[in-house]
Amino acid sequence: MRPITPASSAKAASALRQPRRGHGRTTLADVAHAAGVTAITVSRYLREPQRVAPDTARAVAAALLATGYLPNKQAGVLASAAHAAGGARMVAALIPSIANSIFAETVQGLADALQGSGCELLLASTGYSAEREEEQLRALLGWFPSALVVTGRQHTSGALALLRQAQARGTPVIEIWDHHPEPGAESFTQIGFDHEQVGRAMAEHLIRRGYRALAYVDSGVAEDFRAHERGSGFLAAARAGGVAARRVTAPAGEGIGAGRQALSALLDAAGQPVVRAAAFANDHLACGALLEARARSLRVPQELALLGFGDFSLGRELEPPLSTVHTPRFEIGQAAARALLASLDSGQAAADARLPWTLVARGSS
Amino acid sequence: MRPITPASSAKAASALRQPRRGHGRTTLADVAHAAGVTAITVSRYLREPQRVAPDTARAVAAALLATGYLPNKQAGVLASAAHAAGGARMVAALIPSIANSIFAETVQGLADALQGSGCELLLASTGYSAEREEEQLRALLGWFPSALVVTGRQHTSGALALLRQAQARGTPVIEIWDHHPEPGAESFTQIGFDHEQVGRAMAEHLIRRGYRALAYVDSGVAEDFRAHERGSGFLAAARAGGVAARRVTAPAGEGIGAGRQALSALLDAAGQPVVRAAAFANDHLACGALLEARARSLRVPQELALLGFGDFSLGRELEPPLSTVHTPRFEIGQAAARALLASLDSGQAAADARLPWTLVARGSS
DNA sequence: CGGCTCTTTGTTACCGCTAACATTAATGCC
DNA sequence: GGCATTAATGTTAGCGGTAACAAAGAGCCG
Repeated sequence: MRPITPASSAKAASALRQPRRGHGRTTLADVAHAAGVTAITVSRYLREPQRVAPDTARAVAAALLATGYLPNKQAGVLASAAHAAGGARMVAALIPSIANSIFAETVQGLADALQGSGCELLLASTGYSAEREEEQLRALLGWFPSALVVTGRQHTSGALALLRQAQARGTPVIEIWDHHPEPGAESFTQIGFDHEQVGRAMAEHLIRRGYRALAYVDSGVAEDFRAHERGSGFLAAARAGGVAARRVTAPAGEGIGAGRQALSALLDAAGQPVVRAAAFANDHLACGALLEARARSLRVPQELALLGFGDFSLGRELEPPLSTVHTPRFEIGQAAARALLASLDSGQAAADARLPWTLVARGSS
Repeated sequence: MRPITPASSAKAASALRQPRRGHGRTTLADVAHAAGVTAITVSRYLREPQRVAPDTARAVAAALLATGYLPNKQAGVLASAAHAAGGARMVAALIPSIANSIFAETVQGLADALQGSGCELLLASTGYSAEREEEQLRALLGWFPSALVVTGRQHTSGALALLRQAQARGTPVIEIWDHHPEPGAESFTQIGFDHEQVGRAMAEHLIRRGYRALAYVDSGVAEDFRAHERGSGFLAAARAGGVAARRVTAPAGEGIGAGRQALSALLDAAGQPVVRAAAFANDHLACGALLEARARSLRVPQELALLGFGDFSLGRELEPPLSTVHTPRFEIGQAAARALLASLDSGQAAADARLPWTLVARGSS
C-alpha cells in the first residue's frame, strides 16, 4: 500500500475542492495547448522570439492569432518584478491639476514619450494638496510602478519617506516643474527650472524698463509653492535693485476674475505707493488684470505695466498682448519620460535637467 | 527508509535551488509575522476588520504601522480577479489628446470622481488615430482594468472586437463625448451628447438670426468624427431651412492660425456666394477667424457672424465675445466615473446619459 | 564512438495575495 | 452534559506568468 504523504493527501483534497472559476480570458496555457507546446515556450516566444526554434515559432504565432491572446500583465509583473529591474512597466504620475493647461501639456508630453516604450501611465491629481498627494502616492505605489513622477519638491514627511523608500529600491523618482538642488542634501531627480530665478528675471525685466514701485501678485492657491518662490525671487531682485516692491495674494478661485479683483485691490489700497508694474503668478491672473486695467481706462504699459507667467494662448490675443514667461511645459513631460526610461534601461539614476524658459516681452511691459 | 515522494523530492530540490530574491518590500507575511498571526488573518483585517477578534485587530494594526506595509495590488488582483467583479480596481481611459483643454477637463472630472473609490486611472492618448487607439487599448487591457472609457463611437474593427469581448466578460465599456444610440444595434454605454443635433442647432441659430449663405468650417483633424458630425447636422438643418450652406475644412495645425487661414480661404473663394455667417468645429478656429475678421476690418456680426464650439475662455474675452456652444466637459468625466462605479457595485450594465449643452449667444452672432 | 558543448524544450517552484475548506475553541440550548 | 452552532484562525492550493534548473537531442571533435 502506498504511504499517505502530504502530497498525495493534498491531491485527494484538491479533487474535491471547488476550483476557482476562470474569467474567460485566454491564458498562456491555452495558447500553448493550441500550439502543442507548454506555457514556458510561448512565454519565451513572446519575450525573445529568437530563443525558440523556427518551426515552433510559427506554430506559436499561429496559436496566438487564433486565440487572440492578451498577456496578463499583473501576473507578469508578479512573477518577475523581483528580478527584472523594469518593475511593472507602468509609470505613476502625480499632478496638481490635470485641467490646468500647464500640467495637461506636461502629461501629454509624458504620455507621448512613454508611448511605444511598453510603459503605461497611471495618473492621479492632487488638487495642489500635499496631503492628497501622500494619499494618492500610497495608492499608486500599490501597483508597484517602475517609476514615479511627482510635481515639485514639497511633500509631506510621509510622502517623502515613501519616495525615499521607492528610490532606495531602485525605482526612479522624478520631480518635475522645479529645479533647485540643495547642495549637500540628497534629493530626487529634478526636471524643470528654478522658479526663484524666474522671479528675479521678472523683476529685473521690469526694473530695466524703468518701472519703480513693483508688485508681485501671488497665486491664491496656498500650496502653489512654485508661484510663491517666484515671488520671493521677485522681491529679492527688487530689493537688490533698490526698488520698492510688495507681494499681495490674489483671491482664490478661477483665474481671470481673481486677477481683476487682485488688481482692483492693488490699485485701491490706501497708504501705499502707487504700483507702476505688476507681475503675476500666472497668465490667467495677468489677463484678468489686463482686462481690469482696460475697464479702468488705464494705459498699459504707460501707466501700468503687467507681466504674466506661463504664456497661455489667451494673453497673446489681448490688446496689448501680454508680456509673459514662456515655460517648457510639454518638454518637461517629455524629458521626464526620457530620463526615466533611460534610467530603467541603464539601471543608473535618472539625470537632472534644467530646462530653458524665456521672458517674452510683448506689449504689456 | 522514508519513501521518496513527489513532495519530499521537491523539498530537497528547493533546498538547493536558488530562491527568487525579494525586492525589499514588506509583504503580508512580514506583517503577519510581526503580529504573531498568519497572512490570511492580516488579509482579512485589511478587507473586513470586523471579521477578526478585537485583540488580533489591535496587534495587526500595530504591525501594519510598524512595518509600513503597502499591499501589492498586482498580487491582489491576480488572486481574486476571477471572483470579485471589481477586477483590477483600475480604470483605463483612452482620450484623443490630453493637452486639448476639452479632454483635459474630462480627465479631471474622471480622476476627481474616481478619487476615493479605490480605483486608479490608467490613461493613454490616441492622437485622434483609431489605429493608435486599438494599439493602446491592447496594451491597457493587459492590466485587466475594471472598466474601459473610450472617446466616441468610431473604432477600428479590432478595437471593437476587444471592447465587445471585454464587455462580454462584464467589464463596463463607456463611450464618452457622444450620444447617438443606433436603434436595434447593441452598443456600449454612451455618455455625452448628440453632435449632429448640436450642428443642427448651430445652423438654426444662425438662420433664426437672419443670416443666409452659411458655412461650416470643419476641423482639419481627419479623425475628429464628432466635428464632422456637427457639420453634417449643420448642413442638414440649413438645407431644411432652405438656406445655402457649404462645408470647408480648416488646415490642420494649431487652432488659431488655422482659423485665420480658413476664414481667409472662405472669404477669398471665387465663384461662391459671399458667406454671411460661419460656424466652426471649435473655439480655437472661431477665435482665429474673429481675429482675422478684425484684421480685415470686417464688422462682426453685422457683416460676418461667427459661431464657435466648446466655450473656451479665450472666446469670452475677445471683442465681440464669441458666440459658442457650451459643453459639459467636466461633467462628462464625472458622469462616466459615476456610471462605471455604479456598474461595478451593482453588476448591472452602466446607464447611458445624455448630458445638456447650451448655445451661448454672445456678441459674434 | 564516447564525451563534450550547444540548442531547444520541459518541469518545478514561486512571485504575493486570497478563495475554499479545515480546525479549534467558545457558546447556546434542551 | 452532550450536541449543534458560531466565531476566530489556520492550511492548502491556485491566480497567470516567469526564474531556475533539468533533460533530451543535435552537432562536433579527436
